[in-house]
Amino acid sequence: MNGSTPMQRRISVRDVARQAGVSVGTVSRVINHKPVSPEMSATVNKAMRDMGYTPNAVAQSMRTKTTYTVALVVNDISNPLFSSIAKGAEQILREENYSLFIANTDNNPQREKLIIQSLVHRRVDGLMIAVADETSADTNSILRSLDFPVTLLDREIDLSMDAVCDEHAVGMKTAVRYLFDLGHRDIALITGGDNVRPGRERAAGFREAFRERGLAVMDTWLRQGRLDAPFGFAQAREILSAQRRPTALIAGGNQILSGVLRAMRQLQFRIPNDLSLVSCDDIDLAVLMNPPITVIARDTERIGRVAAELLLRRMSRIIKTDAIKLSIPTELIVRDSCRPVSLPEVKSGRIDGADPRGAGRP
Amino acid sequence: MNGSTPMQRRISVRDVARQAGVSVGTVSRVINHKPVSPEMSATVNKAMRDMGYTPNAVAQSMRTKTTYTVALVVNDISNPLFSSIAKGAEQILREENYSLFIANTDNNPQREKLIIQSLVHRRVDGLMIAVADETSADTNSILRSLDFPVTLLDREIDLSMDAVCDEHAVGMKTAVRYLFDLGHRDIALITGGDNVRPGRERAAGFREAFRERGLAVMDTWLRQGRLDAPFGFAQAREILSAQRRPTALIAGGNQILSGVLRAMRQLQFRIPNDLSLVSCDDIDLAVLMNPPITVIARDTERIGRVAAELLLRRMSRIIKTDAIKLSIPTELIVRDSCRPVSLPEVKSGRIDGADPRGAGRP
DNA sequence: CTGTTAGCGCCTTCAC
DNA sequence: GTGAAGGCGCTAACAG
Repeated sequence: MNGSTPMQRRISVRDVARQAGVSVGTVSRVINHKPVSPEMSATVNKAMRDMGYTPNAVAQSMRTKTTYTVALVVNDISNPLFSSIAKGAEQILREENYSLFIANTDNNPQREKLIIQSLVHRRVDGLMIAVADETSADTNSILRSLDFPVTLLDREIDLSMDAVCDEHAVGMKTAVRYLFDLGHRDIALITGGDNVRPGRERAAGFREAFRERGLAVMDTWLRQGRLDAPFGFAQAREILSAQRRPTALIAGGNQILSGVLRAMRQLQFRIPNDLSLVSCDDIDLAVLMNPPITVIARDTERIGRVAAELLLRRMSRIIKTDAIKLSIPTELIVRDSCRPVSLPEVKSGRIDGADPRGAGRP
Repeated sequence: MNGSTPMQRRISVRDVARQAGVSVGTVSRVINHKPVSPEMSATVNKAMRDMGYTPNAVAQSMRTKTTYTVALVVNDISNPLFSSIAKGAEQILREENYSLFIANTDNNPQREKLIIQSLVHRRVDGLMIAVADETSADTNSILRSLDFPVTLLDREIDLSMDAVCDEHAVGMKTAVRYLFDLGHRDIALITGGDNVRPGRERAAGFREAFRERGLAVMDTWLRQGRLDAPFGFAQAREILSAQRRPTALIAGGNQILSGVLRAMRQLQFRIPNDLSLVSCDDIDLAVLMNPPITVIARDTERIGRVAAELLLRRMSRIIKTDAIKLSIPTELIVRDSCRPVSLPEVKSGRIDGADPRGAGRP
């Protein structure tokens, strides 16, 4: 019964019209809830139900030039961050009868390009995308040339584009301050490169926090590269194997956390005794780890919902405004992965409530 | 520039034909790689490129009655299991120029029904679905009435339907045997209900393993309900708060693990000293937990790939066979979450290498 | 309010 | 090989 010819001969408005003894126009009006006399409406609805009629969305799209379809394009949908976003977005979109395409770029600009082209081919009404590289001129020009609305997910490529971004810099600053207050001075951060907003902002927030206190960041402890687990692993290994080691480490991304934890296990670092740890995103892993990990959290499903709402507004042409930038706040959730630490010796007679134990790892 | 009228007047085959000085038929043939003289092909391709022409997939679908579109319908795309499946499926589908819709049912049969209806409205070419409840007559009849191929994801509702299923029973048996061999006899399992294959099969495998050894399962320790974290939490709490407690617990689902871990933390049970733990699915959480958790693993991305391939074959009408059932094997990955335990006293003089320490928790 | 009609953009016979 | 014409199912004018 499956695998038969594609889309068997189905019932059309014409069939319904004949059955109901009305014109196709009337059937169409009933379908689209346009003014129709009650009795007509009843007859037509009955006919539709009796015949098992379902309007053909393809034909509707053909006529109306609207597909009620939106795409979500991300690096990797199996990243819990993106799958949460997908969930939030789908929820909002479905309420408005939109359907959601998803596609993975694998952080490959070539694939990303192909995917976008397939979306214009399909005539989607809108796009939510976390581009792989904000500095790619190619991607940017393609994006700008699209004739449907685009919402950037935590990316900034251009003033003319809607975006929903997270306050990574603020979050990072809060986290670093928190570590400062615990007495940490030797703090490392592993995060994405400057070509992608989360990495850029986290690094910026990190630097700013140090500046605020008049401290200098150790360049060897600020590692920017990619937001994936292998990068987190490699960098954590390096940092933790060096002669001089930080007392605290911030995993600047949920995938990076996974790499960091692997490295820590391998090198037998214990949390928080040997190293205080802060991560980003309140995923299961962070919550259930032993000890539970302090994180810079954000409501990831909400990102999806907000992005979908923004896109919806834009698609409905209610807003003709210039680009809208929306912010998602972050929140530091303090758990048990950071321990207080004595302050390093200072030359000038600064006052600090240091405990007698030395900093760093024995 | 965004939010303008939907799909601006775009270039059509006619425009290209005029520009290239050929007929629309020829343009169409070029697009579809039908036999065309080389020079014609060149001229047309140039015209298309010059004009920035992209075929309209909606119109193509209208004519060909094929949308090159497939849907993945699951309970919750943010479940790492399903997002992995989505990833695998999307990868395969894209190679064949199919696009993937996703939708969440939230385990709500009502929503599930609405979603399926929206898919027939959209005229998708195929569907991959993990139905919320295999016993729902409503869902089943809807599914059977569809005129496009359906692939069930780890569900069995009917002989006539393609499916890719995991060998949960085998996996569970292996796990229980492993625990038996460690000396455990008091083993609990928390998993989904019988109305959904993973729960049913895991429970069956569990029972079978006991039967194999001529042991009786303690009914109070076989908890079947839902595959979500709250259920896992509630059941684990109950089991672990009771007077008599198991020495080992199997979390029969990745979400259940999360609930179980929460309960264990709350009750201050340590792994594996106070309780040996086995879980399902090799997610980050299990790997990185301290200690790392022994799991019944399966290649989740592969499930998606296999399901997509099966659907593709079915859609291409190459196979007219009756329903195809594909199996995904499971593998027990032994880590450090289970400890050996002395055997309980036995009446008859059975030989067992018991160690002197008593079973259970102090 | 309701019926009639002309396409939306494309593919696919059918003649040539 | 190529051009001309019909129609997929629907909506949006336009008359009535």
